[in-house]
Amino acid sequence: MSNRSLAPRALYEEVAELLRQRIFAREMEPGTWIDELRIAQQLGISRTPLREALKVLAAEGLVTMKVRRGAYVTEVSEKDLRDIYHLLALLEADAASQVAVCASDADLAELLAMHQALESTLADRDRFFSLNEAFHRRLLELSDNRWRLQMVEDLRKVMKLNRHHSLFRQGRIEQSLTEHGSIMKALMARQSKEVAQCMLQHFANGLQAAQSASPA
Amino acid sequence: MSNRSLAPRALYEEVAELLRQRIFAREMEPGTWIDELRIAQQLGISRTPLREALKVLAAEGLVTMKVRRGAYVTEVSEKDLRDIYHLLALLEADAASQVAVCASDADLAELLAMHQALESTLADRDRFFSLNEAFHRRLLELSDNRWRLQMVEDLRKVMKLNRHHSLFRQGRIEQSLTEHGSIMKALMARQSKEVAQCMLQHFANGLQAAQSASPA
DNA sequence: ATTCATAATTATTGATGCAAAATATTTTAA
DNA sequence: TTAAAATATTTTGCATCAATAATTATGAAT
Repeated sequence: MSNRSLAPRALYEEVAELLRQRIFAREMEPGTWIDELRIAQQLGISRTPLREALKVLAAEGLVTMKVRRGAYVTEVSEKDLRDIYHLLALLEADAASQVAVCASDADLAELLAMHQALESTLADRDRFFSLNEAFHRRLLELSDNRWRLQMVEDLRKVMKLNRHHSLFRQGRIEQSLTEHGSIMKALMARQSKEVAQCMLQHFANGLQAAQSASPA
Repeated sequence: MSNRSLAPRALYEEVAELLRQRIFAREMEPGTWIDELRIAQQLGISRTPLREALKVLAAEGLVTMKVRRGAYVTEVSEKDLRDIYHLLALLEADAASQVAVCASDADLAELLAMHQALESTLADRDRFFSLNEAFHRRLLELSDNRWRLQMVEDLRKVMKLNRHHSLFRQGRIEQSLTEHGSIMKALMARQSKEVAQCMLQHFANGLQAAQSASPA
């Protein structure tokens, strides 16, 4: 189909990634049933790798399997969103405090560079989200716990299901940048308690922004 | 095969559960390759549901998929074990502190009953582990965050891969009971900070016990 | 007219078959 | 005797096929 040379992934992995994109782009809305036959024909593949891809997405939480009724795009309630933000805050705050203690100066310099790149993307919304994700991801990688990395990545995927995830109210991006600044400052000062506190606050504010975007 | 009436699970779910049991019982040791054809023939099923079951187990972390090389039982290093204990401590301490605040008196009474049942199983090792797991699980359920529950369950499964998980040194069960006592006491007193601290200590001690069982 | 039952259609779930890829084995040459 | 190449075997990965379960539609009876 496309690139088999660079990353020799199995077809079901490719399909899983494609479905993720479609779900995040809201081409497949939460709650809707996933028509295996339709998608398989659309992609020109058989249903076997598609079904395996759906199992993977189900494990990530992006789709929900119902016995003898197929797969549905997971619906994320307001409570789910709060619960997920709570866990992300807990896990990333912990990761950050570990990084504050263990990371090398070069690692911190890299994070600082990413933070500074982030500061120069106020205009481009999509680029901001992408760089922001990269920053958080790098921090997680530096904290050196593959299980936590996996969990956070899965939670972030589910978080993206929320309609108001990227529809932040005016000024949220600026506020978010300020919070990142505090995180970086505490990191450079190697203050693990402080950086954990900043990260918790960062997520608390993020949740509020995501919730204030939704009227109900 | 067996019970389809009570819980109408799909075949791949049944197979996944069966493989979990085999892995925990160390009938399939970490690092070993999983022969699809062999297992499928052994169970009298085709490879399709087996492969789907393996995808599920891979998502849980129990098996590791290698491209074009099939599935292997995940190997858990000492560092993995530390990392997993760290996360379990973090997540369960957080859950416990929430329960201390939000749970009803009836819920706490139920936990107390489970704790007391635990105290009367000093002799029966297997029963202790089973009741212990039930206690932790109930606490998680009461903390009312399905994403955290899922994560903890997955982590606990991987933890069980460790050889020395149930081979605790002499006196660990008694010590564990004492720690549960502290947790219960703090819970009944609704002291969320205190209960989180007790839980962290409980896991720190648990890790030490698991590690002291392994020489290297 | 409404409800229940039966039939038909549709979709999921499981089995089988085939092709490509990787590993192991054997043979040949240096 | 050892190493390299070619062949054979094993195994994964994908496609197709069959069967089972569920839903919907249609018809009959009250």
